[in-house]
Amino acid sequence: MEERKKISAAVIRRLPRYYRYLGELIESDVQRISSKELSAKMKVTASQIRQDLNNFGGFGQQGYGYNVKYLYDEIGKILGIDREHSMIIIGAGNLGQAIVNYADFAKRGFVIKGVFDNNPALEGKEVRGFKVQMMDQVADFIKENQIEIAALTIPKKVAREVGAVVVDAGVKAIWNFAHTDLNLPEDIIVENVHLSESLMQLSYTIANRAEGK
Amino acid sequence: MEERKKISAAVIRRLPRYYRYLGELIESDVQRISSKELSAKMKVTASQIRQDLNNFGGFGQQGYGYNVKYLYDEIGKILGIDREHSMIIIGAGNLGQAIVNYADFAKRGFVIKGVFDNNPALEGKEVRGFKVQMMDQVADFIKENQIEIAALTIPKKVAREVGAVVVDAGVKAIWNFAHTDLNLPEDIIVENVHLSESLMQLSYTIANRAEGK
DNA sequence: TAGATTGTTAATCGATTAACAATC
DNA sequence: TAGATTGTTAATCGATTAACAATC
Repeated sequence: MEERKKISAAVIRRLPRYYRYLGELIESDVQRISSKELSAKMKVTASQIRQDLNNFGGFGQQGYGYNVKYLYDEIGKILGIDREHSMIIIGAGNLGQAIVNYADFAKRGFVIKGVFDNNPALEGKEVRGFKVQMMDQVADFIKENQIEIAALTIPKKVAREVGAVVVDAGVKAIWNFAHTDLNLPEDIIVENVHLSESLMQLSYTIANRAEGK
Repeated sequence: MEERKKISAAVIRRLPRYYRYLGELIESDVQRISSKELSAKMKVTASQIRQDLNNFGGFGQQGYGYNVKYLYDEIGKILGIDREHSMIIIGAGNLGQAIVNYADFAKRGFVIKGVFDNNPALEGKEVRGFKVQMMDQVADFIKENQIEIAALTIPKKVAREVGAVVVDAGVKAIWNFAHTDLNLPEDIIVENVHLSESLMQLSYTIANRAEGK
């Protein structure tokens, strides 16, 4: 807990991608890699890779490069996926179910503990072994199970209210899929996935790519 | 087609958010807004708002501010959502179904024309009125219906292959939900939604927020 | 007109790239 | 040892913020 230097959002956004590429190298039995080789694969500069990594420490060795498995594990630690994070899903529609069913999250330490919805017709319905619970139980559930993360896969009109409820009950972080900003206290971590905005960015590029290139 | 000045990705990422806030203002019957007021709502600087907008033209009026409806429409045009974009969904799992069922995309001009999967068990299954079609029909379908965008909600191991097929058949853009990079020709537009990376960024912040703040 | 607020230039800040000494 | 490649400093580039003249 020495270094208090602020890591930029741009660096943090790139870390999971490094992690993914290193994971693929491990699967291909590659033991070591230089920043130059990795930069060619990932289409970023070698300089950026080295700068990014050296925000967190010196993981390589001059004349050798980086040990793939070691670097992979270290980035995993930096990302905090070397330990478990308890998570609930609020909103048992298709999107919520997609997340529950996506096994890879568990592999990264994100352990789903429960699934909630406010639709009585869904009560008790099973999603990958989880019985859908009603929203009036969510606060107690969060407290009893020390839930860290709530994924909100719910319509925007209820998102703020639900956000307030889960924060009150003690979640540290919200993974927000609702198409709205939540306006929660500063100490609550919010990661937004705004699909409609992603699609509009795509659309922008289509509309404006008639460039000479 | 005069101005050839390159717009940065940071600006483009912000445009849909401006658009969303302006849409909410319209719903609240707000007619005009200054960059200062908007900056307070959105928690960005007024300077940034004016700079961003002036990349595309002068939409405001000194001493008055911006006409909300006018600015909303103009940003819509910039984003290319003033016209229709034909889209297909490849992968009829929960995530694919979630997208098909999300009506707001249609409201923004993204018109879904078909849903595809390679699982014979799903053939003919209806998702919001669309019969799931098999992958051997996708190339013809793209050509006949002039599909612009293919959303890939499929596992990463088949993503590249499917990406190549739809690009060959003529799509201009891919909305990629598979956890991999696609490595397509430069002129193909790819917008990635990597949910596991989003979750890792969240996890990073949890792990590293023990800051003084 | 006076006040408000834009559009835009200038200043600052931060991120990326380049360069190279350190060192394996 | 010589060659390779890192870690890190310096240079460049770009994005954000501040300032203010133009103007509604």
